[in-house]
Amino acid sequence: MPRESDSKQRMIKAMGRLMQRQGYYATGLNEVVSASGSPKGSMYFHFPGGKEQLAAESIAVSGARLRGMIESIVANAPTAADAILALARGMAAGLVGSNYTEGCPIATVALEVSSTSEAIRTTSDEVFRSWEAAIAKRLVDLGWPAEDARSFSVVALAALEGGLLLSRTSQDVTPLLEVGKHLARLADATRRSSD
Amino acid sequence: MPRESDSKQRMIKAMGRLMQRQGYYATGLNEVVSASGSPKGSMYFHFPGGKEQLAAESIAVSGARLRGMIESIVANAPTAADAILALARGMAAGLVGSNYTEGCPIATVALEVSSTSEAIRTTSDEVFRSWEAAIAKRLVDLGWPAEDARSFSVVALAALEGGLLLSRTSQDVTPLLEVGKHLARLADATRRSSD
Amino acid sequence: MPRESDSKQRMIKAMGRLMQRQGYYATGLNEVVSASGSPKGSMYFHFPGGKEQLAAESIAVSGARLRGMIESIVANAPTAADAILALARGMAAGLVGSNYTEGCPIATVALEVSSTSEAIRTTSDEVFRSWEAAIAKRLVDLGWPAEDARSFSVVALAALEGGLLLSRTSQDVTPLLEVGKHLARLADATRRSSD
Amino acid sequence: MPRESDSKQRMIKAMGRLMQRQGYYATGLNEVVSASGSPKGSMYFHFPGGKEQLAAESIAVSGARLRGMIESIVANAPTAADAILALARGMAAGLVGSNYTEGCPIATVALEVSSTSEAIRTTSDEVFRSWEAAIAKRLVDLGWPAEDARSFSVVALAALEGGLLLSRTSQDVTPLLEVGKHLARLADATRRSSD
DNA sequence: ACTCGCGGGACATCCCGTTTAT
DNA sequence: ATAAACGGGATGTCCCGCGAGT
Repeated sequence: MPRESDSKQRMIKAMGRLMQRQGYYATGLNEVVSASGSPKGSMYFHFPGGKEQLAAESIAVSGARLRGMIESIVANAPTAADAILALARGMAAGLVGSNYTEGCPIATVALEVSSTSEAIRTTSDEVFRSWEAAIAKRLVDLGWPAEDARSFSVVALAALEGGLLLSRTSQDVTPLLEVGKHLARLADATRRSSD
Repeated sequence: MPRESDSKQRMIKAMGRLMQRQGYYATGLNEVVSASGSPKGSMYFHFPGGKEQLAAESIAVSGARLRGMIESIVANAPTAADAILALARGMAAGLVGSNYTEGCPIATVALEVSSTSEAIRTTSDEVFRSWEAAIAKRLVDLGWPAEDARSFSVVALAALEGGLLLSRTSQDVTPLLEVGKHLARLADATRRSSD
Repeated sequence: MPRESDSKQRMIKAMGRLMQRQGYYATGLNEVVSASGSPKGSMYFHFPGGKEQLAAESIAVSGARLRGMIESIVANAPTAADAILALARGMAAGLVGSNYTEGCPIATVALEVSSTSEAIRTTSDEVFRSWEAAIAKRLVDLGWPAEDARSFSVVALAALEGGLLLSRTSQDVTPLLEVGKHLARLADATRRSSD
Repeated sequence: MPRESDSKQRMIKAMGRLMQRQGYYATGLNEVVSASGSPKGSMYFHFPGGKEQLAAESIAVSGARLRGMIESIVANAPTAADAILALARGMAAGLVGSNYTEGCPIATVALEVSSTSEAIRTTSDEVFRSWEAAIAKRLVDLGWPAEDARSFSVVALAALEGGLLLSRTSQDVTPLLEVGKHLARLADATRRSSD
């Protein structure tokens, strides 16, 4: 009984996966339970805050996982332009690989409950900022001034998220790729101007 | 009283307004009915396709309304950079004016049902493309080559949508404004390079 | 406008057909309207009594049609036993011909609304009695005493209806055929005893 | 209070009682819930298959109860003819005792959903066969050849079911009693011929 | 640490009947 | 006679959250 079971982690994973595809409201707790294989009775033992808490924790976990991926992608890019391009290509690959069912794991939920759940809104915000920070840090490492890096990473994240939205809706990665291309050019221009 | 009423239009309007704030699943049909003041019994008469059809028509109407706003904003801007800035500022104004409850009327729903409802996904796609086209047309009028205009307008729309997402989640218009600023610079750079 | 249209008749026919397969409650008025191709607006013009009236008239029409069929079948049978056998075989043929979807056009509805609608119950009762009378009349014509004929025809109708129920439920005409066989033997026995 | 309650059984009982009087479609789940006093929330827990599953289980339970009654009635009859007469009289008593509102607990539903629900159709079929078997077994015990017993019991059940239908529709037990009388004579005739 | 069952409310669907006007 | 629209109620489904018990 005192054995730390992994059902809690499995529920978080399942919730995250389902929310990425369907969002918050379309994902039922029963669905999560059966997808995770965890006992339903444990739900409110592990998450006394109910669905909202489970969603918030899932978002935090998904966010951390993605931040890791972002860090490793940008770390392997020699320039800012390459980093952005690699990011856009990675997202595009994820999109087509899932047949356009898996976009950003956070965006849908963030928009859905933005005005409803402070807990989820706050968590989503922190995740977005952590992604920005990961990009900005690499730019600084590449020699960008801190303020330029911060400002550009916000725009880059926004454009990539928007590209994901447009590509998912049109079932065509062109928008995302186009975003990568222009963002790379913008990075070059920005870099030059700050020299 | 029967014969030629405007209750259908009122339902579409109410659905659109509610979806902009809450998305698709959080918006109940009862809510739509009571918000519109229309009789519930007529719902199934006007929209035999149910909630999905109502949502699709609402998206088309909201999309057309916004396209009009976009057109008038860009028409009054003397340069591409000004146009983008005006767009970003307009969106930011709408966001703070609604206390961060009203972002893009389409994005949330598009993400929620992207994999579930072809009808809504297709309609959303058409709306997004019409917005792109409105921006691109103005760029062409300003002397841009058609291909540059098309490509840039996709990126601009993506970045603005992403900025809206980030700003709404952080309850702070900074991201959106930052997007406007960088996009304006990118517009100038693009314009110069195509001269 | 004064033209006697046939939409009323078409509605009655459609209602009868649908009730034979699905019963009263599973048959929606919209279904009847679309199946009959008649204008929906005429429904309450032709049947001010609503669904109940339409059902009652449909039952009367179906009942009359079937009484005609019963009369012609028994008229062609040389003996009571032959008549019963022919009836059972005819019903069995109808059952398999419709893939066990069309049994007695009256029985389901009679059972469903027996305690709810006096109008339909009464109409159904009259139909059943007319079928009994059709059989009894032929028996009298074949020389049976009136009382024997009446009594036997009640039993015959009951057994055939029950056979229809059992055959439809088991999707196998055996019960109905067995009923025919035993009823024929009973007819012979009855006849002999009354000689 | 959770753990091991009898609310499932109460729902089954209530559903069975209501279907006997009104059939399947006229019986609402709310009605069942309020009649049984069981919590509505448990409905979906006990019967994940919904109304259809509840109906099928109710039919099985009603069918088993009636089979018991049939067995005890025929067990107390010294001859086949007596058994059939007792059965007919018992059914007639039930009919008048309920003011012609309670006929066969299965027949109405079997006819209503015969073409719609395989689960219910199959269950009904099994119930009817179990009743036949109960009668046939007694006949065999009384010395009838197996095949004669089987064949006659099918006809007896059919005739009794049909008699129930006719008596309920006419609100007069005469048809049912007449069926009993003739069936008893048929039993005697059959018995004699197989000696 | 986990489970079964309770509890009731909300959802989208779709029904039947009516009204007003052509 | 037909049509468009109203009107609201009832259906079955299914949801999320919580007890009492093991």
